[in-house]
Amino acid sequence: MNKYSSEEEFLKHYDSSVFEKLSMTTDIIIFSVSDEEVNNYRKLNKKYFSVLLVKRDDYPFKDKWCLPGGFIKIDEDLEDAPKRILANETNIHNIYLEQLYTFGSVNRDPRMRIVSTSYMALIDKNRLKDKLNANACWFNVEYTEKDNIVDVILTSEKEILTFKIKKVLKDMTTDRYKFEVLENDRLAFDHPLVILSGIERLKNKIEYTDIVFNMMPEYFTLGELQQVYEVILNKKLLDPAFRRIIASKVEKTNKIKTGEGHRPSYLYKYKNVEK
Amino acid sequence: MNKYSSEEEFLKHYDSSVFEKLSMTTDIIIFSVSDEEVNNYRKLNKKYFSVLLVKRDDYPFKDKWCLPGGFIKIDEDLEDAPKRILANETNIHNIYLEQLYTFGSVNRDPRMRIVSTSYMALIDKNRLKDKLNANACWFNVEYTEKDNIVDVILTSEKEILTFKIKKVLKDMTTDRYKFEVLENDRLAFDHPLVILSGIERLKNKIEYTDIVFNMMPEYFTLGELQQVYEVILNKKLLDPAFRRIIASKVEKTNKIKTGEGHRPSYLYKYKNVEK
DNA sequence: CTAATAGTGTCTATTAGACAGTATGTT
DNA sequence: AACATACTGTCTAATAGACACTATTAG
Repeated sequence: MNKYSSEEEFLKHYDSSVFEKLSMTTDIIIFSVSDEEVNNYRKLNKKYFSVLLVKRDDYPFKDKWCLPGGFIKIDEDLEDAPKRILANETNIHNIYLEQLYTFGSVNRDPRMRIVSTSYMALIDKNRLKDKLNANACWFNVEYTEKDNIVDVILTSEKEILTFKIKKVLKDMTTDRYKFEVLENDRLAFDHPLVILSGIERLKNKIEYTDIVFNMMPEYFTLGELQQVYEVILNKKLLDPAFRRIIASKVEKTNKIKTGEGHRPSYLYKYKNVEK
Repeated sequence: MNKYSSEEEFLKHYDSSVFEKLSMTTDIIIFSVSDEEVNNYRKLNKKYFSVLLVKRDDYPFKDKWCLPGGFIKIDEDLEDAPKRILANETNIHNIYLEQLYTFGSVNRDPRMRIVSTSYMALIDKNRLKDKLNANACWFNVEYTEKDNIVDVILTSEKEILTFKIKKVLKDMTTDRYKFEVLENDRLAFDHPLVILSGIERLKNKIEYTDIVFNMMPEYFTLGELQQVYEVILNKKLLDPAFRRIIASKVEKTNKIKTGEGHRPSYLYKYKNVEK
């Protein structure tokens, strides 16, 4: 050992093949919010939060659905890969993106050893009207949890995908539940795990950060904002409490949303307060 | 495309070399708690939280300090690598471990493209008396933050390492501050970033989880526990408030710690309550 | 006795939960 | 007028912050 006299010397002779190399990919879970028309002129549209999936038209997992993703290039920073793919998939830039988790089981890909770093992106769907690639599709997300078993239902206009995951009780040596996929209809790879991780991250962070506003249009009513909180947190909130909490984060405008079959509502916009 | 008739057929002919492969490593930030003797028989020992560093005796970064780590093997699950290294470094098993973040800048390693997934481990130092490898050493951690610049001081019996990181203001497209290393004395790689990420994770999670208890011995006084909270959160806490909050998580025993030059204190142990 | 920490009581300020009530559009 | 939502007032419960006080040991 220490047969080199300097760092330069060492690097010049470094044999990078000592350890067998592997491939890395990135998977991006893109969340947004969607409305569903309700056939009652008085009622508000029902809000969902939704996730963008892509139909695979190649092996492996041909004809199954998966998260947008792709390989990390050898000369590309890790976080530039999801940015590239996101821009490619949606044709827009400046999308909120945060790293989620790195999945690296040996057999998670049937082709070869692939480690994948997942990212979560949040976007206002209206920003990309007609800019979506043909093989991509939004799915509404609904989930229920009982006895540590999570049922997730993904619904698009044409298809319904479901999966079921058991959150195995964590022991003292780790922070995470061990996720065990019990059922998985037509999702590729370990993407049910990624989707559930994303849902839980979003659910947690919505309470102590301002990330929701990345999914909202510039102007919105407090009722709409509350609906978004409710579908993500999966529970009803009380109006006064919600308004109290949100008050410091939004700014009332003089715009008014009318024509809804009931009392009109002021439009608000996000107020970025550096605390 | 679609030249294969089945998944099996496709996999048989799959050429895994289409994308240039890369290497992956893992870095583990191991936190613990240490006392420093105070030369006043009445006073309590001063508590620090501390991190385990390893002196490099090979290139690259020869003679600098780094986090314990190593390469991910091609046939090893991602999270098994830090477990293996941890067991190797400390000679004990069952250590709390959670994934921190995956760092993947193109030039973070001078040898070649290496992506590294960092983990945070928490341990009670007393569990590994005399079991440490010779090249490893505990450093006490102290930090100050002002105007988004964090100064970190790492102190061992023989050495003092310091680094300074600027947290560049986040924009709306990401959750993380961009960390910019302003000064770095003798730490290898991008490990100042990893250490700061670890400190911030620990600081956050100590408030809403029970992870501290992974750093505590089986029996401890509430004063000691409070000291640990204080050094990690970097601020004084009020006794009554602290005891209120912690009350549901600990169990009073009939053991008493005496001989301290002041009123003796009951020993408590962690009470794991499934809520 | 003294210094130092252990541990408790209580007042106040702030925040969260609950519910009832009023306001105002469209059909 | 009826309905559905918008928006507010207020009471109560729970929680957090602050400070003062008592208790108990070694030296």
